[in-house]
Amino acid sequence: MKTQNIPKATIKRLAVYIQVLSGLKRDGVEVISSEKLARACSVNPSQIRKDLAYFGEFGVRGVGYYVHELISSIKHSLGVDRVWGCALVGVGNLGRALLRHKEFALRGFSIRAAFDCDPYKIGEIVSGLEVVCTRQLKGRVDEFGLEVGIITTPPERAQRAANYLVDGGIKGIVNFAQARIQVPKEVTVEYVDFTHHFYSVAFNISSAD
Amino acid sequence: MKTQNIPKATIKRLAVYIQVLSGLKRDGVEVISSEKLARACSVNPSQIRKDLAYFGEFGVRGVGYYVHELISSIKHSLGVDRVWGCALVGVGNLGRALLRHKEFALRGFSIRAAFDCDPYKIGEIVSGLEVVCTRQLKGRVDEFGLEVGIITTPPERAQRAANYLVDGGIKGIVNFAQARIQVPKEVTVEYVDFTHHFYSVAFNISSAD
DNA sequence: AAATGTATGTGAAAAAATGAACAATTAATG
DNA sequence: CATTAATTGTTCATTTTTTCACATACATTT
Repeated sequence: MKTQNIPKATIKRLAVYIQVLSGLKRDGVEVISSEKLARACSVNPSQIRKDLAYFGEFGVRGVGYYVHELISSIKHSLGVDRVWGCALVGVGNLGRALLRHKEFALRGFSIRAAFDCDPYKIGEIVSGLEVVCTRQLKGRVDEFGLEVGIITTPPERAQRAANYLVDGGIKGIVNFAQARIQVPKEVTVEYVDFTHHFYSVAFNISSAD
Repeated sequence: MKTQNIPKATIKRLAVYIQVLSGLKRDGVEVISSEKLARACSVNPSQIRKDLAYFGEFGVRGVGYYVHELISSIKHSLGVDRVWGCALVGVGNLGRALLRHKEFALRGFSIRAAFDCDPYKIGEIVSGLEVVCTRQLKGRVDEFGLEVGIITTPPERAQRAANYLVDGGIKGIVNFAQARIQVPKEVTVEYVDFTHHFYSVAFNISSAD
């Protein structure tokens, strides 16, 4: 095990491993080798072993990895073996969809508060959660245990949403808005952009001879 | 300009450039240097110039890049300067959200058909589109000009959805389902997984000292 | 308990991506 | 029309990431 700075690509792959391992577990598979797991994930077997080596030794030589145990180990390594409280800012179409999306809670990301600056939306109940004025955000961070911010505003309001989150002491933001945001360097921002995937597919189709 | 195989990371960044450049254009900026654009995108200026160099020479030395022109050039390079017809398979919560999401059409990805295998959903109208039995997919590919598949099924049905798309002659798939799929190598698959971004944020917060 | 087969963990090599540096080119200025 | 200032396109060095190869370790069999 090494305490280097871990590549972002590794984190991304670990998420894939969890996904595939969870599927294997559903199918009753108890042990798997890096080679078979690699095939299912479309990566190189060494890659998997190396990725895991950043965090510890989880396998048994000559045997492989115990599926259930490995899932737990990876989740623990990533810090997702607990529930994270999330604050959503921007109750538009996308925001509503995320509030209703059950998958997040299942994976340990519990949306506990929804904020919007539109007076017509404030007070509305979406998926059992009351929409609150964004100005109230700071005051609810501790009360609701909000740790991660989710921005689902239109692009022009993304920066303001980010400011509210940062001001509230939030240290991690997942930004679904179509805009870059500026935050202090101690705050982590992840940009979610579906269109990039579409562009990638379009490019690949286009450039196939 | 070089005709090498272009890194996936470059494609991803090009999408970011388009996003930021579009914002600049909205704000009336006509010319921008790689340095300023780089700052807005949180990347290195050389990186931008290098990424663009894969596709041509779009700048003017001593001046910079003409914003509007650069957007067009990048879009053309990616093959997204036209409309792509899309088929969505799986009309659940996420599928419905995507069908209602106007952003896709704005960016050139027009969802022209929605498929599901659930008899209760077939015939339903979602966002002006009738839900059709997935078996009908192949027959509608040509008629509707379907080129890109979007999978929004539960994980256990993702592979079947992929099979229908591949069988229909679709060459590019954007997979929102929580499962890996197997397709012939001439078919491009992009996996969309929000949770990866959440994991990344959780990991960063956790490992911050 | 020795031998055998298997699959991990890791160090070294190869490949790829990034960043710095600079020559080339343009516009503006005197 | 030469000079200056600015900024691109591109080469080269550096860093990072990926892949290979093998010693190490475990389980099973004889």
